[in-house]
Amino acid sequence: MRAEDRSLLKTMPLFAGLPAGIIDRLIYGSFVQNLPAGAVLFQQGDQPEFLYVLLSGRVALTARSTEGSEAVIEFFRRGDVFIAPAVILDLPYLMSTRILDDARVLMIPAEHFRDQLARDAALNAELVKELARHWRLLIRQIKDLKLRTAPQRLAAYLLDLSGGKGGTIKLPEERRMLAGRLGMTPESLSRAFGQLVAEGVTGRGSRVNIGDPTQLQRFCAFDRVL
Amino acid sequence: MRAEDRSLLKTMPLFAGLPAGIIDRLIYGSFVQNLPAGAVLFQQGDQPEFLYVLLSGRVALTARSTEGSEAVIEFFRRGDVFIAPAVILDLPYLMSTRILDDARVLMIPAEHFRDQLARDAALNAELVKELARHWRLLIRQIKDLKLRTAPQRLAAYLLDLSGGKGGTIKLPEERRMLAGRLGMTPESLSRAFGQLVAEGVTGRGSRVNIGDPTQLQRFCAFDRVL
DNA sequence: CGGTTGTTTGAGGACGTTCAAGTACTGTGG
DNA sequence: CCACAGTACTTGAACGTCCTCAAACAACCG
Repeated sequence: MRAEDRSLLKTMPLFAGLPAGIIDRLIYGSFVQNLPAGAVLFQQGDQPEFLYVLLSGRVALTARSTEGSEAVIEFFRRGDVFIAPAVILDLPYLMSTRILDDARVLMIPAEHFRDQLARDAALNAELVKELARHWRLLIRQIKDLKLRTAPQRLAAYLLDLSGGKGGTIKLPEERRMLAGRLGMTPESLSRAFGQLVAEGVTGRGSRVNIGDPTQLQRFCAFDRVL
Repeated sequence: MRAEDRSLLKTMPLFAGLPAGIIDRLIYGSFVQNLPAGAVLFQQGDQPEFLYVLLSGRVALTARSTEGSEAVIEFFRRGDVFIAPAVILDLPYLMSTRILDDARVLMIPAEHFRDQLARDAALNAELVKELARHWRLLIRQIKDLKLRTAPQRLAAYLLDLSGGKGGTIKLPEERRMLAGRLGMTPESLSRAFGQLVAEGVTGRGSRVNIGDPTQLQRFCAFDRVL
């Protein structure tokens, strides 16, 4: 594990509030694995053996139906911890991972993590907050799926990326994957982009420009809350 | 607060593992409120002032789009704690509540709850598990919305209610509300029931009979994991 | 028993998917 | 640097699912 990795850990929301000693104890017995794009870390249904921290690269959590279509539930970036709930409860993963860009992953043995959790109050307190934050992201996604049309979901996603500002942003994901995350097919995503031209959204490839954020916000429909 | 309320608290997943003293301290300063069906506990966007425990009755968490259509995110029953994440983080509610059946609600002041959380390690540990369990329910709902058709979602919901067994079950919610929860209109729910007749589902009103659970399971498509 | 509300049914339409073809990227080897 | 393959993305047409609107029906309650 590199020095930069340790300093990354210290900046992560989950660990930032913890004394260095706890982090050391937590990652005792852990190791770093390098994974190529396309690799699969685990499959839905597997019993959790590790808690994962993404040190670099990109990862998607996906679910597959028996018919074979694949839905993307979430993306993770450098500095994200993922699938803590399965590890905490020692219950099978509900999703599979897919490495999108070559990644370095810190693997913390599940059993060890649960031990530390049982021992350390501060870690628990931070984890509560982490889970609560995450909970809100999932609620937002459910609201999105139930209340918005495909173009509105795209608009909301773009505004999220841009932080509500206008200007040019870079899509972090391939459009194919983005479509899955937004609950539509790549074709529908393409048409959704087409519709957003009327709302001042332009751009090719992974570069997208938001002309008028206020107009786009109005287009999404929804209270400020989101 | 009645004696039966206290014994209810002791049986709740969140509190079952905690010593009685902690529960007493936690509910210090809390009070019980009686609410009629149709009442609204809070609106999305409100700053959280209380953590709620449902002592009796039924409640729905809903979200409204600016156009006025209402989506149901979750139902809660006797013994459920709801919207902990907003209280934990002291961030505005993402949803509104709707009382479905006359309810008695234990209201724990948000500030007090956060204080206890900061003080008590055991409470934190239980809350982590509670949030993790809940997290999995939300993931299941997202998978449902992204991978299943309306009739499949209904079938999965019915199987959930019946615990995977056949036989007659009673729908706990009005069909109108159930439709919202499943992400469809009441009309579509009605037609979905119609389609499930071919899969051995019959019944009128709130009573539904599952003829062949195995067939229904096959109809839902999905791995065992759900 | 009428009024109110919730559920069902039908017809038409919008949104999104599927399937198929065409076009633009990206990276590799000449 | 260009030609080329391979992949991703876009576009078009036809279809299916689900929604909307409207009306009929059923259940509940005073």
